[in-house]
Amino acid sequence: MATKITGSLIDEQPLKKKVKLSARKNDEEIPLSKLKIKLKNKEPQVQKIKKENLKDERPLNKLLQHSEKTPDGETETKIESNENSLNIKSEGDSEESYKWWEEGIQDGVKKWDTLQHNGVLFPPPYEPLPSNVKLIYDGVPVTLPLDAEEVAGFFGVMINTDHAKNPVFQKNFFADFQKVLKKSGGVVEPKDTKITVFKKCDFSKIFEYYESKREERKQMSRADKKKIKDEKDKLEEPYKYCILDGRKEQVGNFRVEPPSLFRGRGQHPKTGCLKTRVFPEDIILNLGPGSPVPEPPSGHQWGEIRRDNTVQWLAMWKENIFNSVKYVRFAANSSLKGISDYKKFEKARELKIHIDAIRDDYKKKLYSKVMFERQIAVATYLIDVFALRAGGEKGDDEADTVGCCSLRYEHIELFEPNNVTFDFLGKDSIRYYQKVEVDKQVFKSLKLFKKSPKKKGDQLFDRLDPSILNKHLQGYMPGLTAKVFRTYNASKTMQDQIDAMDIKAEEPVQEKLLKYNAANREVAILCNHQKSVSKNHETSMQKANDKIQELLWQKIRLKKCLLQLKPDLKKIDKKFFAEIDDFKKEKELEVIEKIYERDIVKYKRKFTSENEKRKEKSEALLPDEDLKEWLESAEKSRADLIKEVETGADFSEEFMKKSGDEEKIRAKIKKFEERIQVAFIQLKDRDDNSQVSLGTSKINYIDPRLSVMFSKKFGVPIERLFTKTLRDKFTWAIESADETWRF
DNA sequence: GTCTGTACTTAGGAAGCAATTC
DNA sequence: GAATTGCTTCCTAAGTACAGAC
Repeated sequence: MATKITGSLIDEQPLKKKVKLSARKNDEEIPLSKLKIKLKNKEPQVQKIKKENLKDERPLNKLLQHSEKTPDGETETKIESNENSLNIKSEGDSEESYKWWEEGIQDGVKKWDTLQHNGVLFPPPYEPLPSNVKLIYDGVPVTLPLDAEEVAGFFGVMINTDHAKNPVFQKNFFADFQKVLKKSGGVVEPKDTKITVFKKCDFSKIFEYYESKREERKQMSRADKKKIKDEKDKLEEPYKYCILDGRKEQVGNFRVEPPSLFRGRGQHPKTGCLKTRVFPEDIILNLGPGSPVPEPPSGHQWGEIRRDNTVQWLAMWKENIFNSVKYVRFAANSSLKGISDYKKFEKARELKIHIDAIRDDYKKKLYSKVMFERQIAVATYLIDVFALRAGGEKGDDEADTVGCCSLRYEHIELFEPNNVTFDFLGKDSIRYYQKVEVDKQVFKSLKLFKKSPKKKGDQLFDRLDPSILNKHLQGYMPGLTAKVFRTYNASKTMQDQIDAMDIKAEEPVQEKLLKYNAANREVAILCNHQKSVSKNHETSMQKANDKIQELLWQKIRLKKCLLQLKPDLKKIDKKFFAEIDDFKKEKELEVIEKIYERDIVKYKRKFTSENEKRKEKSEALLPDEDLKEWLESAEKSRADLIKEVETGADFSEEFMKKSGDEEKIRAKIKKFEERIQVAFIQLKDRDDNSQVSLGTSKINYIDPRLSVMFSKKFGVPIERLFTKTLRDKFTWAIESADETWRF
């Protein structure tokens, strides 16, 4: 094993050498939370029975199990069966009352003892197009075999999207379409038509057909929509729940993914490929020992029945594009998911104890003469400070995205003395672009990692991959991996933000929320959670701004009105009336103009829609004079307001009467002030959030107990921080943290 | 040590829905 | 009551992590 010297560094060989870890065993006590949660180390009782007989001897409808409150208050679960499926009823809401966080957590390989469920819900079969709707090829309508027609439909329905305009998407779609067409016997009519050129395909009729169907659905009456929804709910009901260790728990994605065209993100080489239909024969069901096997759809068989209680999935199948596995799992509010989540955050809290030592160690190793150690140190630094992901190697059939270990020469630019620009596509092809200042020794090292003969396309960390890095990290702390740093730093950031908050009890909840969101935003920015700016963001901002101006103007008007009533007030309270002069005449005219424009649009729209209604009912239409009258009234009101401004507020008797006495006017002014404040807050929040996605960090990275603590400490209802789904997912946190809880 | 397969978490966009505005 | 808008949920893609085979 030759050791080269590069610069002043000992250069062992890239990625091939043994890794000597600075083994630092967990010599510290780990104080888990003050919760009643204990980690029980249970002996694994793994029972795996694979490839069992697909037919179950016991018919489903023979199985009857009942759930009743036992004398000591325990709930037993009731399983009844109707003709088709297990009827999972849980009397006494056992799924809600099971508080695993008060019970002590099992920490073995075994995930459960018993598991019963009804399998998966398949997508409906393909519904053929009406005979008059066809793909047009080279100007001629063609009849396709149903399998090919379905694939043409997948493309046809989306011709107005960016995907369908993407040449890679088109190429992949067309190749798969041709395969299906060939396999299903080729064009039916005109018989000898060969579909060979994508550009000659005209999908517009198919598109129009699906658009009309969509419109039809939209136009459906409320009652019809409800009927359809109820039918759908009824169909899904048996699959929504399972029985896990005797308790009713929700299943997450019980629907088998329907066939479609693969929509890869970013520049994905496989985008547009056909994702084929999944059949029962493709599906492996995972059930508890002795649990009855759900009936497969008639004429079909399940691919396999497995009884593996070391895993958390209920069903799986392999998809055709990457041959990767898709799983049906428990829902986010299930006990198993909750326990995983809890463990994740506790692991991140454990890092708190080790972080100082880890930082000391990697700072020291930044000076190591051994290239491998130096790379480990820099990578750990980047993961810790900039919350980069681990960055696993990717294949040619995937989008070219990177994380820390897979960063390449071209992804960083160095500027003396110690500035670095990161520019690369991360997960989901989201751009990571940051100009940052780094530790001087990190800068030196990065320069070294880029040193010739390294060139564009070469790995920056040529001695590392996530597995090597994680092995090293586990020397610091058991179970420490790159992703733990993201959770740790995200939650730590949130804790620090909350600590630094200056919130007064009497502040409006809306303002407290704004501060919470601002803290959440810090975390999201750290994790680079982005979203695309919605198309109408700018107009919506403009609108909100106009609204605020109008409210301000109305407030000013009331103040003027107050002065007209009691002119002496101006001398008594100069400050109160000062803003009258701040709101300039031009601004007032602008507001008046906006109101006028809005009224015009409103009246015109009202006139059109009213007449459309009348037309439908065959009633006499409104005469044009009506519209004219309305428009004139808008013009008159504009003229009056302009006059009011020009003459320096001489309010009509009618207006003065309507405004009421001093007390009333003051009350109205106060109301306007409140409305303006709220509108301002909301506008700012919305604008700040336009490109940052807060949800991802709230769902995955910020310890939910921090939000619960915030809620209790500052008196903000938890409903304002967590949606219903999130409250279900984080019940364990809501019920276990108080206002003193700390990450 | 490397490759592959499996199992799990994390992610943004689309679709659905409810609140708000007109 | 309809249209619009913004928030929530759903969907499934895209990551991380690690065990086991070679």
